[in-house]
Parts: sequence; C-alpha cells; structure tokens
Amino acid sequence: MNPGGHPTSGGGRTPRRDERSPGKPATALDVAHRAGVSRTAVSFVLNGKSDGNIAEATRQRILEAARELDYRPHPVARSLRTSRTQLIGLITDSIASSPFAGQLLGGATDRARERGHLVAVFDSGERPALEEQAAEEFAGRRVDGLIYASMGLREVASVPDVGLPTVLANCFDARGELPSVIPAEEEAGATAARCLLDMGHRQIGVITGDLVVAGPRRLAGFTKTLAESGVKPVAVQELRGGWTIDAGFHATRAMLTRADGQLRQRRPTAIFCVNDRVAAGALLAAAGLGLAVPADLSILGFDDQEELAANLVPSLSTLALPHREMGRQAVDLLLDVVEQPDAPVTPTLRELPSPLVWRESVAAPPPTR
Amino acid sequence: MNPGGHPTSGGGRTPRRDERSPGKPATALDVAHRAGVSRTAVSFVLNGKSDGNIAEATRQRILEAARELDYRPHPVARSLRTSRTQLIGLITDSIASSPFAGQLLGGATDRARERGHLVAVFDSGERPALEEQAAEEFAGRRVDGLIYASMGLREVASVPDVGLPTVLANCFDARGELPSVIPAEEEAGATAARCLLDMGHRQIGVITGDLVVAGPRRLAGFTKTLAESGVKPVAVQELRGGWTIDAGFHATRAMLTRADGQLRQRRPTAIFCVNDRVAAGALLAAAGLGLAVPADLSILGFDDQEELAANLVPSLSTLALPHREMGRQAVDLLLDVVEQPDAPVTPTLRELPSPLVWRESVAAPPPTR
DNA sequence: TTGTATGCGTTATCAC
DNA sequence: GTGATAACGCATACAA
Repeated sequence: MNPGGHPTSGGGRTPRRDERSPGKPATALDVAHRAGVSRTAVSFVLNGKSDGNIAEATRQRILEAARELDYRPHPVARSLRTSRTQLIGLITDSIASSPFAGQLLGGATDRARERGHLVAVFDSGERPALEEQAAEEFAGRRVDGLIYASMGLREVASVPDVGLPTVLANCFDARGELPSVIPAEEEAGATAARCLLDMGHRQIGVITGDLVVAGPRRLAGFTKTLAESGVKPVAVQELRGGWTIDAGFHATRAMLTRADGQLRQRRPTAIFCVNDRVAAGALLAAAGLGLAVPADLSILGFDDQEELAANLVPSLSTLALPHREMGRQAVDLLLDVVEQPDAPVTPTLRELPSPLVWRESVAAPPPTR
Repeated sequence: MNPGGHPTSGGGRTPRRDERSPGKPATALDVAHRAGVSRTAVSFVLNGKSDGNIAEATRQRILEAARELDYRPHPVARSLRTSRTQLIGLITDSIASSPFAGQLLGGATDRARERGHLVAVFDSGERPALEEQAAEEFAGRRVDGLIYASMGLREVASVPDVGLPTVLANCFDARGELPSVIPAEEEAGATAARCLLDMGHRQIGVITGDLVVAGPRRLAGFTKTLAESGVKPVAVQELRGGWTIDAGFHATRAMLTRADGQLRQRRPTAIFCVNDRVAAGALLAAAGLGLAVPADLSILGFDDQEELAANLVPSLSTLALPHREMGRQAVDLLLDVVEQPDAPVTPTLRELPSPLVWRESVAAPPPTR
C-alpha cells in the first residue's frame, strides 16, 4: 500500500509462497493478495485501464507481483467473461491437396498469433456440405470469426451464414457483401508483360488455359500491357483441361514449329505460361528443339510452384501468387471487424500483387532476327 | 433471469418463446426450467450419467426440452469447469512448404472433429526457436495436448516439454519417450519390390538418394525383398542433394546407356525411384531414348506427389506416404492419453503402411531378353 | 482510488 | 431421484 509497507516478505518466516508449486498457475486473486490490493486493481492494471484509477506505485507493485508469480490470465475464464475466444475458424476447400493453401494458412496463423489469436482449421475436402457443418461447429465453439479460403481463385455462390464475422480469402462472393482478399490478377498479367517487355522482347507467345476466374483477368492484363507498347502476342495457345507438363510440351512445340517439324521463322523469343507445370513442359520442348533457355528463348511461368520451379534446369522465373499475404490480410480484415463490432461492415475487396520471382529462364532476346 | 418464469414471452403476442431469439442461446438452466427439473438432472442426462439416477420419463422430458430449445452446452463454460478445452495444438516445421503436410493436417482435423476436438495450428517455418514459443503459447491457451508434425521423416532431438500430453507425427524422438506415428519405411520398400517382382521384373534398377532417415530403411526393405526372390538390383544410382526432375533424367540416362550413348545390353526393365520428381525425370529420359513406358520400361515412383504423378504421361505408379493416416492416428494417440490421464504413458510407435497407387507407368516387362 | 458483489454457464458435491 | 449450492477465474458496475 505505502512504501513503508512490506514490499516483499510479510511475515518473519519466509513462507516461500511466491514459488508456486508447478501445476497450480497463479490466479489474479493470488496476485492481488501478494501485492496487497484487490482483484479489481489487478484487473485494471493488467488490462491497461489503470490510467486515472490506480496510483503508479500501486501499479508497479501489482506488475511486480504478477511477474514474480508468473501470472497469466486464464484464457478460458476470460473468454467466458468477455465472450471472445481469441479463436479464428478457418475453413478451406482443400488444404490437403494444394501446395499453396499451406502458405495461406501459414500467413494466417502467423498474423493471428501476432494479434493474440489462434487459428483452428477445418478442411472440407471440396465437399460443400461439410463447409456448412464446419461453420456451424465453429460457431458452436464460439470462435470470434470465420475465414473462408479456397485453393483456386473463384467466386463463391453462398457462404453459410452463422452470424459470425466472415472474410473470404482467395475467393469472393457474388454479391460483394463480404470483405475479401484476392490476387490482383490483371496486375499480375501486366507484371508478366512488363517483365518480358523490359527485357527487350517483342515477339511474345502465351500459353493460356481455361482457368475460370483468374485466367481471363490475367490474360487481359497481359495483352493490354503489351498493347500499350504496341505489341501483339505473336502466338497464343489455349490449353483445355489438363495444364500438365505434357500439355505445355506439346503446346510449345506447336508454337515453335511448323507442321513439318521445322522451327518457324517467325516465332516468339519469349513465352508466358499459364502455370509452372506448363512452363516445365515448355522448357523440355525447347531443349528438344535445340533451343537454349534463356539464350534463345525466354520462358516465364506462373505460380512459383516451389517444388518445381526452383528445381528445373534452368530454374524457372515465375510469378508468385500472394498466398501468404492473403492469409495475413484476411486475418487483419477479420480481426478489424471483430474488434470493432459497431463499425459498419465495409465490403472491402483487397487485391494483392503477385511478385515476380527472378530465376534463370528469362533473359534478353537473342540479338539477331 | 427469466422474467416471471414464463416459458413464453410475457405479452400475449407472439408467444413462440421456444424459438430462442437468435443471439441468445439457451442455457442448461433454461432447459431445466422448461422441463420442470433441476440443472443437475439436465447435466446428468446430457452427460450420460443418468443411468441409475434419473427416471426414464424425466430423462425423455429433459431431452425433449433440450431439443426444443436447441440447447448446446456452452463450450467455454464447460472448459472452465472441466479444465479441458477440447483443443489440440499442432506444431509443424512447415505446413507451408510441403504439399504433404496438408494431408497430415487434414487427417488430424478430420479425426479431431470426430472426437469432438478442434485443431489449432502453428507453423514454425523451420525456425526451432518458434517451436518452443508455440508450445508455450499453446500451453498458456490450455490446449489439451500437442502434436508435433514434421514434413520429412526425422528424429527430433528435443521436444519442448510444457507439461502437456504430446505425440509426434512423421518424426520420433531419440529417447523413444513420446508416442509417435511414422511411415513403415522398410515395409514400403518391400511393397515396391513386390510390386515389381509380381509383374515379372527381374532386371531391376533403383535410383535412391541420401535421404537421412527414410532412405536407408526404404532401400533396405526393397533390396531385402528382392533378395528373398533371388534378385539383385541390376543397377543402383545414388543421388546426392537435389532430387530433381533433372537429376532423375541424368541418373536414368546413365543407368540405361553406355558411355557412347547407346542403350546398354543389360539394363533394367523396371526402375524404382526415390521420389516422383526423379521418376518424372526418368520418364523423360526414357522418352528421349525411344523407350516406351511401360511397354519397354516400367517406372515406379514414391510419394504420390499428386500435382505431378497423376499428370504425367504416362501417369505415374507410385507409393503414397500415409500422411493423412498419420494425422488421424496422431490425434487418436493423443486423445487416448488425454482421456486417460492416469494410465501409464506407453511410448507407442506406430508404423503405417504406404499404399501402392496404381497408375500407368508400371506393367510387365517386355517378353524378350 | 480501492474494495465488494455479481454474473458468465457448466459440472460436481451433497444433503434431502 | 432430486434440488440447492459451491466452485472454475475473470471482468466490471457500483458502492465506499
């Protein structure tokens, strides 16, 4: 209470109460007891509400007592009282099958931790029925909010509404009512184009695919940027269905050779591929045709599928979808609304850039021709 | 709390009190009230302890009341009381970077859900310091137990001990004190061998790698099973470091051709590859050498790296590491000890089989030779 | 400025 | 069989 009091041992006989027997964490009452104050004071100090309420000396005493006792508020008791669990539910259509979803998840858990939250995850495995169920289970568990993450960018028809703050990651809802964070696909296409343009390429080919949402946007940004420099793709191949290494291989051959198997006269000096697998096929096709990459032909991939892109020879320059960052920002978006329950729900749509990952497969075009 | 104890709203209009206004979930007291019994009775019935205590009629009445009110026990309140959060903490060295970790996670969340638990995850991103921190944070959050999962099979030196039940997935501790679940690597090697043997192959090559733990075991099982049939690998290549498509390509060429580039006389009719990337390289090498797969040469991969194996031409037969099952069983192991706190901790080591995934790249050897 | 009393919703211990 | 009553640990309106 006052400096003349007994800051440390109250009685003469060292009862050693400060060393709590392990397994019995200190409670707020213990702290109050030890600091010679009430639980209220403890609560105020530890929640930063001590400003005009608690004397500085008292505050210090409480802080010290808490430290000595290694006090941590019991999260469950706190939750019961505040009706906030500091838990986020993340529902995804497939963590399991995508190498990217993990990045998103990693970003989300990281950021959540920074903001004092845990992320509980549930994988619907592409079974929409389970998503609804998962949402309800999370709601029943009183999570503070929900994140829906999809593996591929897509528009989701309906998100189960269980009365919880919800944000979308790598997807968006038709009615644009929910905050969501997605890749800026058009910009990514533009980045790819600029990369090739800046290296001096003018004869540019593109192998695209029937990607539902992302594809057209990406291609639009690509061709538009090209057009702004007065360049038109010299060749375009559209892959349907399987964007495999094999498909990339054949598409590239078709793009580079004539029917008789000879190299075309007028052929691209650079090819932009819809994804890294296709780019891998392109690499192989080039090798088969005696074209050196990147000396004779530059190849730019998409996705930064690490297991693949970094291990090819030559290693693949590509664009990395911002999965990790989507995870982080989805959490931010969500916690912002969780922590401001009264604020109006702004249907934010954040579009994140896909950074270029420079490796070996892109260089300036060959001087001649 | 309930004003006047009227089951319906006080006013004459819109009685419908049983349809709780959303946002105000029914409590156990509400149920007791509505069924005209005490909370004790409700608790007994809902926790299955009604056997000799509650009259069947009463039991039914309570059940009905609960159903009508759509009562669900408040998990936070329950946790506070039982000091069990029904939460599992999963720490992994890299969800993010591995396509497999997702499977493990999926299996874990699935099984946890079946047993009434949620899985909160944290990705240390290969930073061991963070693992300790994560463990402490989970402990502070009062999770019921911890799972450590690693991306590649390995022995872990020390697992942070935060006084929580812990099990290991896809790794094991040096002292064998912790329950853990890992792939049966030797058996997997045997399975691969038997697969090739059963198809009639006797000239068998293997491209292995310097995989720390799994490699030797797997190879041991493979060669042992071969030996039991009196077969010795006709060629063995060991890859160091990068197990890339490219490495597989060159290793396969080396295995199939002589120094002058001609096909060897005595060459394998089947090759077992350390992983699917290497197998992809083998596929390409075979194609380059004019060998048809699987007609002239069978290729068996390992890992079932889906993005790759299923999309190659021909698609790759391979062995799938039991990641999903490891996740499931890790949860089972963990919850078994969580639910039997008094039982002695048996340092179980479960070894799970890697199923063969039949696709196109393996067939009988060519008749001649 | 500090202390007191109460509620969050459950489970568990007893007397009745 | 049943029904009060006490924790669990924290936060806070309100009284001192």
